[in-house]
Amino acid sequence: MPGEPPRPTDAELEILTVLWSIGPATVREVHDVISRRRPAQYSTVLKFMQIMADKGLVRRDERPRAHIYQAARPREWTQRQLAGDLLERAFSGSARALLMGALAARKATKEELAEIRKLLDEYGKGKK
Amino acid sequence: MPGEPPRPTDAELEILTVLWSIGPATVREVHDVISRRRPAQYSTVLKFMQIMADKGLVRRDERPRAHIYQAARPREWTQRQLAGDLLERAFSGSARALLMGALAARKATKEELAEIRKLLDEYGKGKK
DNA sequence: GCTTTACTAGTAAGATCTTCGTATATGCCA
DNA sequence: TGGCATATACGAAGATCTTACTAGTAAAGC
Repeated sequence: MPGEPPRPTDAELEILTVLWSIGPATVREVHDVISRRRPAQYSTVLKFMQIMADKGLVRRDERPRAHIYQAARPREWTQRQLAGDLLERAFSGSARALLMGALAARKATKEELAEIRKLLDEYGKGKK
Repeated sequence: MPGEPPRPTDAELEILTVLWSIGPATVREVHDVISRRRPAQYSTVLKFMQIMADKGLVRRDERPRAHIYQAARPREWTQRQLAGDLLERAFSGSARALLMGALAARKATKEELAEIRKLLDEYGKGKK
């Protein structure tokens, strides 16, 4: 029985974002992406991915040449966990306050604001 | 020279939320609030608050009888840090995706959706 | 087949986080 | 002023996180 994977740590989340972006991949491929933006040993990335497999954050296909890893949960699922977690712990459940913090941290363009409005329209439609 | 306080850990954030809510307080008062919702030793809370003072997350007034602690930064400032941090690390900077995650995790009422819309109006006004 | 190359697994050190027991200082009051 | 109640400080153990080295193994190439 698998159960829910735990909240990923910072380093684990970085690896998950790579897997979501390039799809199922070997440690080598993940390492290539990460080492392009910061120094990181291959064996460090490998170790993380092994731990993540133990935790159930990634699934691995044990191929003869090199194992293939993929995120155990889709991006949206994990994003929902993370957003929900922070929402409760730091914003007393107020989505408005969370959005305000996000917009204050990173100025949004007019286009993005329009997209958010559209999201609200879609979301409200289901429950009127 | 103080510099920016680091991102609070889970336990530290819990204490900050108490301080934001009740204002400057002694360890005793913070512990009372926390122990009402979960078991926690007084000395554990004390230790956290000492560490937080070292980190610059809280400021303390060393009164003779009992020290008075207060959050070093206002709630909004820290919320902005946390939202911005998660936004970059897990949502590639997309406030829309972050909001979507939050709404998926915790259903919002019609009233809250209206509030969010109002926030967008206010926010957009400044930059049109 | 043998050597080189590339991958996994195991081990471990150091940092940080969480938790708590205990020692020590100090104000308060009888 | 001596003792009690309450505070802070100190020390430390155990869990988790981050990082990296190295040994062993298996595939690929010559």
